[in-house]
Amino acid sequence: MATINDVARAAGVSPSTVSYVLSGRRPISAQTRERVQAAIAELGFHPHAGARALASSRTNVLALVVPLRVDVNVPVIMQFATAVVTAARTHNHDVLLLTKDEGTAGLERVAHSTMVDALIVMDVEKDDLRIPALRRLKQPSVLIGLPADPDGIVCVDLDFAAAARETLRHLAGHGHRRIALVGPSPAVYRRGTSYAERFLAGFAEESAELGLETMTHPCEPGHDGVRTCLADIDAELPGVTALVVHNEEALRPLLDQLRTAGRRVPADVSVVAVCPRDVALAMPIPLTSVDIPSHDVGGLAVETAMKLLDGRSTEQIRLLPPTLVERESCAPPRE
Amino acid sequence: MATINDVARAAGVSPSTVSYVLSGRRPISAQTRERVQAAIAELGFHPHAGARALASSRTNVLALVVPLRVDVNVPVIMQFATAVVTAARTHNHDVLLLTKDEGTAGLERVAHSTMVDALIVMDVEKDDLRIPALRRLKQPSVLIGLPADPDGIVCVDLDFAAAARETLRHLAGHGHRRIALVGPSPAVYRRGTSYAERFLAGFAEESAELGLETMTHPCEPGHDGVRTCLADIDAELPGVTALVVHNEEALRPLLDQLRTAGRRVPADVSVVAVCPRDVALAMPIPLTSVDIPSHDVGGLAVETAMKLLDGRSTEQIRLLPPTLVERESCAPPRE
DNA sequence: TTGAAAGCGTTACCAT
DNA sequence: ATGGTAACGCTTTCAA
Repeated sequence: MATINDVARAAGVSPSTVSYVLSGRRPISAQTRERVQAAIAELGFHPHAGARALASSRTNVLALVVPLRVDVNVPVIMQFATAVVTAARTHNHDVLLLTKDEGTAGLERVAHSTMVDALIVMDVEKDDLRIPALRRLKQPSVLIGLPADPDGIVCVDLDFAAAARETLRHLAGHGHRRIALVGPSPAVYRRGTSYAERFLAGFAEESAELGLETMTHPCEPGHDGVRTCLADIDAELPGVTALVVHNEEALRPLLDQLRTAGRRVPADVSVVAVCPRDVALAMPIPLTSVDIPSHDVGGLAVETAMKLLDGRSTEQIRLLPPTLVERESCAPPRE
Repeated sequence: MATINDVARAAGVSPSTVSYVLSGRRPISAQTRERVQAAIAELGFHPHAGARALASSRTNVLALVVPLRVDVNVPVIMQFATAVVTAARTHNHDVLLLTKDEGTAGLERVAHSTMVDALIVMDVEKDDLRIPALRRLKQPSVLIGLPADPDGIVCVDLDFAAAARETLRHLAGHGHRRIALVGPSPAVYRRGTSYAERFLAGFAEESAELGLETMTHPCEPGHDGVRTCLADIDAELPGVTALVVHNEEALRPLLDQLRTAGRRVPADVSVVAVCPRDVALAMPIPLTSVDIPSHDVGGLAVETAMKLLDGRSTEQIRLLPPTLVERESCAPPRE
């Protein structure tokens, strides 16, 4: 493998000059630049990442921590991960993939051994034990989600409270007054993944503000969970005309069971989902939904990490405004 | 940050001794080892990854290339990725995540800059352009899949041909004679992802051997695709009693449409799926299926990469035997 | 605009 | 069983 010294010799310049041609950190005459670049091409020179990291204290690698437990949201996580990788590449960075199950130890390992310049952490819980650990690292980190005490750490996410409000306003605008929320599984609430609570809060507020009759109900995974959930809703809020579903996994069985029960969407009951666009589109009826913009959030996370690395300033919490997209699962309630 | 020299000084030994304590590459007296370990703990020493890579020509990082196009199989890919990360960690390696869309350039970039020790490549196509590039790298690589000319590169995968045979034997054992295969989307065949063809080949062979009446039909994504596919099957092979579904995405709509048409599973028609276990279980009826063992394949890929790095010998092609799991979607055909 | 040379923190070879 | 010390390949300060 050719080294920077080989290149320097071939181009008749000093190694530092080659380095500067590569980094652009100081002016180089057009002549020399060309000679150097020719030598680089001819020798097939590629800088050694380890040597660079050692000399510059920069790895050009980002750590991305994904939840391993194949919870509810595999496709979202995957979308997110690819978004992060793609965005990182536009900033000349690579991505080291860590799983959440390594916990604090994993973060400390890659940070202390200087494998990465910054960390991006998904699936953050309300009182996530990893947060105090992240604070202690010399590398900056960006969280996806919103822990109870985000002090000193930058967070990005979809504004789930606003999403809930938007959803209710949309349904109320169509004339709905009795609306039920099918929430994530109890496990999600228990785990304290804050998006669930933020959505709930927005839902409650807007419901009060608009004077709606609403209720909320978590939904266990699987067909039975959905069955129970629907039964409870009918018992507690009879004559409900619209369902807000913030539970990707429940979406399918829920639609199935509505159909089986002879309740047509949207003729008999309207449905608004909170999920990625493609999930909404993959349903038997294209669902009106608030999109979860994994791609944007991922891009924003990387963008933010880059700012931190450059010492540029950043908002500490950045919540993306939701967009509700009308499709075919919403209609005015029947008279 | 403490360096190995700091540790050496604190422990009253030479830096090389500290290094050897860490690597275990030469015998160390219990005494010294303890003193060194104490010093390491006290100073919170963590070896610098870049420095290590520079001195040892080993990064302890594996590259994993995943398809970015959110094709059919997002959950499988995710399962696979987490399996690779988990397995890599047990060998003290980390995983750098690359996306397929970077193509050959991405592979060369991480390999030439010595960011990784080996590469694991998913979603390999029959005449994948990346393969000649991989051959030229000094790092070894392991493919998931089976290209047309795997010469010089190690491949691991599920034995899809055997999976097809197993499936047909199972159905024939139940007394089925007229069986249709619902295959992947035409796009998959076009792309030349070899697993589709291997399954097809096994299906044809075993069908002939058992003297069955079979047909095969690719299946476009979406509800319409499934509808068309089912209609074609009924036209071409009337009285079909069993369906083999090698198309995760089609599974749901297919079951829906059978039910809508009043054909009950398994009373009226048996269904065997080829998909990950959890997908089979998530269906309204737990499906008899040949599991796609992402976890095992991922683990095997890493294991194989480690062998190559250690200079241990390896089979060039390793196809995992399929397991068919009986669940509730298979029964003898109606009289 | 360019060069020289001192690190960066390990490893591994050569000694003892 | 342990120590000394060249590498490893690059960046960056200091000089010119």
